[in-house]
Amino acid sequence: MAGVEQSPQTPARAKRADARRNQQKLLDAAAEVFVSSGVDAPIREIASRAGVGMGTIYRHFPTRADLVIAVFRHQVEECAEAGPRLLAEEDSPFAALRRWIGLFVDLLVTKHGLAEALHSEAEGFASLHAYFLDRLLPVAEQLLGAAVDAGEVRPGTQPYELMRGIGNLCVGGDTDPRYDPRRLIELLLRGIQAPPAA
Amino acid sequence: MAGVEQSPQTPARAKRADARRNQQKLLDAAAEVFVSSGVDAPIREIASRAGVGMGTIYRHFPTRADLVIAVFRHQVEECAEAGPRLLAEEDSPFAALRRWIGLFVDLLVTKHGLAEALHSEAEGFASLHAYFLDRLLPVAEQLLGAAVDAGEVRPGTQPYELMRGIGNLCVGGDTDPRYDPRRLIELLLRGIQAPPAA
DNA sequence: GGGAAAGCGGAGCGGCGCTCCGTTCGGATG
DNA sequence: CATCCGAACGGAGCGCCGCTCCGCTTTCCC
Repeated sequence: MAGVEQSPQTPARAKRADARRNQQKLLDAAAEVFVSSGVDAPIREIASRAGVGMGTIYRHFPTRADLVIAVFRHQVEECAEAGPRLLAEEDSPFAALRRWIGLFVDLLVTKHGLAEALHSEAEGFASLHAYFLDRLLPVAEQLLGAAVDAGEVRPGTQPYELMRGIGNLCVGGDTDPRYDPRRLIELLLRGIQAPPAA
Repeated sequence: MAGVEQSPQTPARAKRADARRNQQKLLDAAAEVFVSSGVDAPIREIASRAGVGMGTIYRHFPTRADLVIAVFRHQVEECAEAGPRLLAEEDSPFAALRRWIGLFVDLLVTKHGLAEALHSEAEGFASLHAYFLDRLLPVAEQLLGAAVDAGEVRPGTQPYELMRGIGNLCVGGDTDPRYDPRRLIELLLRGIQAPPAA
């Protein structure tokens, strides 16, 4: 989906300079607006903050999800790459899983409204969901599989369901002081742990 | 909020007959539309399905949440009343808690988009959240307290947080076949159970 | 320098929530 | 039954938003 990388000697015509500049301006503006007004801020606001027209924003990012993905791509990549590393560093697969989930939760909770957007069924957000899934589900599967193999987690636990559930729990985690998703996720992790013996 | 009951001999002027009829038509229409188009269907659609103007719908139900509350009031009441009954019927407080949560989940999942609406921060839905809380949180506190007293649940579990978390887990539970909130909630319940001994 | 193609921008359309006010109608009164 | 008045009605209208479309500008290759 919408790759941004370009190899130096591609025969394909390189993107024009102004287009590249505008794309960057849009990414910066969107990042600012997402913080101040959430990920479903009016498109017009982002466009005007970037000093471009609405046509431009839609040309670079056909759906809102494309823009959100582009803005958070770095963080998602970091999170995905942290998975295998934690598996190697930590004492046990379960400890690695727990810490990785912590990173995932930080990502969702820190970004105003990201968790909400991830689950809203509203049209264009579908591909946002898909991107997170494509990138992070394999990592979750790896970590969870290792923890199951080590006998630390009850077999039969569905990675997709777990990830989605954790994402759901993060909704509203940055607004209500009485609600801390991390505590519940810790409880959920207790729930998937295998009983000590048999 | 917005009581509908009226005592027979109230000195206050009784509501006009057509007003009462329209209110009922609106409730019926809203119930139908909520099923087919979700709880955030266009107001115009509900109004026209009921055969009334938009002014009428706003007069009877000033915010969308008021309408949603009115439509689901019966089910919420039933759920609330089931709490103490289950506590008396079931073998243990924890079993009662589990079954009651099952009822709560059914309520959220069966009604298309109710769970989503409950957590959307969008303006008028705040009072929907408040209503559910007012009515159901005390019940949850009672059940949870009993389970803690019986030594079945770890002390320190926050009723509000648990309820909200369960509500969050229900989001999307009626659309994605790979995601069944009930399984995760079962795991969460395992997580709050007290360790067998100390 | 010149011209084609890539890129730009914003007017405009349709859909929505919500308000406001001229019109209608129910029902108490004599 | 005729009268009246305030409760209730309804929908035109406003502002906001997402998204498209097309005439204009800029870039860049020769």
